[in-house]
Amino acid sequence: MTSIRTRFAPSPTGYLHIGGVRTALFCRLFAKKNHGQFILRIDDTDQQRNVEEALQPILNGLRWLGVDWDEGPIVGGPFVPYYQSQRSGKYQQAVNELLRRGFAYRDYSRPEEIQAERDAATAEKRTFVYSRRWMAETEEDAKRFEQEGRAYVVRLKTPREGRLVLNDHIRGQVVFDWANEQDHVVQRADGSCLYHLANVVDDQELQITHVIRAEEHLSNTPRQIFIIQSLGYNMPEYAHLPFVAEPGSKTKLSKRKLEKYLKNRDFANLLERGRRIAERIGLEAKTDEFNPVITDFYEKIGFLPEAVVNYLALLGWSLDDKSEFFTPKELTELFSLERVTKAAASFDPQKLLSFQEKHMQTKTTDEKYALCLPFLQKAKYIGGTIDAATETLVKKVIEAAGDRIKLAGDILDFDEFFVPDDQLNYDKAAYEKRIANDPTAVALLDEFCDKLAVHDSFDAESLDKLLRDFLEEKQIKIGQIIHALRVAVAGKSVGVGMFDILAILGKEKTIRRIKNILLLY
RNA sequence: GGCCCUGUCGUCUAGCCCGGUCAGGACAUAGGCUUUUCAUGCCUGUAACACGAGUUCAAAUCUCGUCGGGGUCACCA
Repeated sequence: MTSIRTRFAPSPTGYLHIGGVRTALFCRLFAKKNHGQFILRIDDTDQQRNVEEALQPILNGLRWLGVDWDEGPIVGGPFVPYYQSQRSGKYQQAVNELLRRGFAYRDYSRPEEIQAERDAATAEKRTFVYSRRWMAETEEDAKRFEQEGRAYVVRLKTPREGRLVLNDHIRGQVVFDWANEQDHVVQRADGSCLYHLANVVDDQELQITHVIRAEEHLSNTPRQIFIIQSLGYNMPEYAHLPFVAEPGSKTKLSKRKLEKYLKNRDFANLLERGRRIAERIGLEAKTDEFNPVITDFYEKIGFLPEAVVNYLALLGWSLDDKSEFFTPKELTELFSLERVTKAAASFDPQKLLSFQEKHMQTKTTDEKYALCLPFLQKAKYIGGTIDAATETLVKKVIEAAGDRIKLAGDILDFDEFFVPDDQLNYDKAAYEKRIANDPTAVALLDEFCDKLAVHDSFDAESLDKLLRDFLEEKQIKIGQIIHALRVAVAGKSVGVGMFDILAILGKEKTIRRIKNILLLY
């Protein structure tokens, strides 16, 4: 039995669409589940420039998500080159063969003549079928047309009767009438070949057994099958995936409709969250490249690739009625085309975030440290070289923050541990409420500060006890002082546990920050 | 418009093939508990078979029709 081979064939567009990456993921999952190969082929054209540059974000995104390819750019393989632009010789051979076998013909019509026929059909409300008036079946025909100053394109000689029955792995049986198919052009007048032909030829050459692609290609399938059959190629299996739709709609997700998606609250929140992180690490977040429709976005702000993969896998596939959390390894063991759904699935930023949280919770402190460190460095909260003390500090913050760090970039929310005391930023509202308008609290803070000054073991537990004793002595409730204390040492009213803050800051910084507040007051 | 695909809570989905469940789970949402804040965690609630016929003792499930949503109709990929 021959090995299962699937492929993902992106155009070098300069970005990796989140829907595209889901298709690539399913291709790879299916191949790996069946111990086959996943191939990456680049569908560029001769005219495209800067292919390498435009390819970079795509390769990078796939690699980041662990959608690694067995053959293709960089890694090579037995069927090099994996670039369509470098394979044109094969296409010319295929066109010649099609012509020779009589499954294609040279067409000498002019574009406006075809258009006129098309318009006429539309006016009469009937399906357009080319009259083949300028079809050259003999050399004499060709000569005559050429004398009229015409040039030819090569068209498929599509059957005008009968039907095609396609057994799609996801759609089931789909029937097309050949009469509805056009005589599609496969080669232009300048000799370059069109996508559908190139696609089929490459799939044959690369021995692709399963064509797994998005639903939008379903109606293109008959013409491709016609080429396959005409050339006597091996027929691949087909699986047309539902596409990833806009949040709250069934329309295909598109990079260009960012403005529209921003009206969706969850989508806007996700982007906003990303922008906050991007700004702090000095990343240009204004361009349309910084966009949740593009895979890069998630990498830049500290998503976990396995969380994105988990979410994407569940967007159109399910194992059963309750399992949702999967590692990439589990997915390759459990994936099957049979359980792919048929209807388009809307992209839901909140559910993605929820997967991110769940996956982040499985990470150890050391793992989170490795994830968060680059963000702290880019934001210049810590230097490029890390000494032991800094590493300890960051790890303590990560442990104290716990589940509050959902994205690696969220570490930047805990800037109070990394800035010098005199640069601590005080949240205005919190300062007003807890310090400026609460003299009682400030007075208590002053008193408690004296206790801290003579307290030597600065661990969370003993600090907790110290405060409790203070409360008892003063006969007050914890709320009467703790909010002021939090704002004094952290500058904000939200964050990690109070005693963790004090312990991490240490005696010296804690007291200095309280004194700063008392001075300000 | 033609052709093709598709329709279960707001969202992702299980169930459909092989009729019988209070139509299940997750995210979101509402309320509660835990609590020094925020977050986590735990408990509870609200919420769906697009519509109409038919078959049947019984329909989300089978049949027909209607309506809705989407894709595609290039000398783009």
